[in-house]
Amino acid sequence: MGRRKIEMKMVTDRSCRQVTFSKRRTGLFKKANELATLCAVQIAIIVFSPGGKPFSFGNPGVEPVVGRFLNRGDEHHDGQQRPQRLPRDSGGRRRRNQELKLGVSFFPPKYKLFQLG
Amino acid sequence: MGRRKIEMKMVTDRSCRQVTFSKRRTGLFKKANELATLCAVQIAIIVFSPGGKPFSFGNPGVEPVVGRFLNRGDEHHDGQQRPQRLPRDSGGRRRRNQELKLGVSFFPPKYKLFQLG
DNA sequence: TTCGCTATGTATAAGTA
DNA sequence: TTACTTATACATAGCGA
Repeated sequence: MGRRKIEMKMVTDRSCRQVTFSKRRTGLFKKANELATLCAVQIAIIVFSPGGKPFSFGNPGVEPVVGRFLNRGDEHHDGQQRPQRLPRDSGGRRRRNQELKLGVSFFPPKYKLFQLG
Repeated sequence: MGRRKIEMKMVTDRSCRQVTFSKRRTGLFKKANELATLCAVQIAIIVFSPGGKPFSFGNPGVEPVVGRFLNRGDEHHDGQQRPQRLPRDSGGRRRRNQELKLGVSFFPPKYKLFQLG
C-alpha cells in the first residue's frame, strides 16, 4: 500500500521497523474503531511495540472485553444470541486451516481473569 | 473502500452488518498478522461478533499477551487511537529497561490470570 | 519520535450467485 | 454464512524535514 510492494518478513532496519510499526498500529486501531462503530461490537487490541511499550485499544474498554472473553463460559447473554458450540466434525479441517492461516482461535481459553484488591 | 463511501455509524440492516463484520474482521486480523510479522511484535485481538460469538487473534497467543499487559500495572493506554506519552520520561524509561531486563514489574498488577483445569 | 507528501498497493461496498 | 467480481475509497512505503 505504498510506493512499492514490500515482503512479508521482518523489517531488518530498526528505525524503519519502528516507523512501520507506528504507522500500521495507527491504521489498525483506526480499523478497529471503524469495526466497533459500524457493527456495534466489543473489541480489544493489545500490542507491544518493538521497544516493549504497550499500546491498546478497547471498545468499551480493554478490561471489560478481555474479562468477557476469558470468562465467557459463565457469561449471561441477555437478549443476545449465545455463541454456537462449534461442530467437531464437518468443516473442521477447513476451520483448522483458516486458524493456522490467520492465527485465529475458535477454541475456549484455558485461563480466567480475576481482579485483585 | 468500496463502490461507495459509507457513513461511519452503525449499519442498521442486521444482515448487512453481519456481512460487513465478517469482511472487516478478516481484514483486521490480516493486518494484525502483517504487523506482527513485519515488526516482530506481540499482539492480541479479541472481538465479539454482532451475534455475540468470540473471535480472537494472538501472536504468540492471546493469553500470553493479555497476561503481559495486565501485569504492567499503571502503564495502560486504554481506548485511545493515539498513544499517550508515558507519564514519566527518561527516568521511567530507564526503569522500564531494568524491568524488562529483570523480568519484573515495579507496578502492582490490577488483575491476575489463573490457569484453569 | 511525529508530520506532510503522493504514487501505488490494498481493502472493501455492492452486486450476484 | 461464504465466494467471486469490479469500481472505488483508503492505507501506506519511501522520502524529506
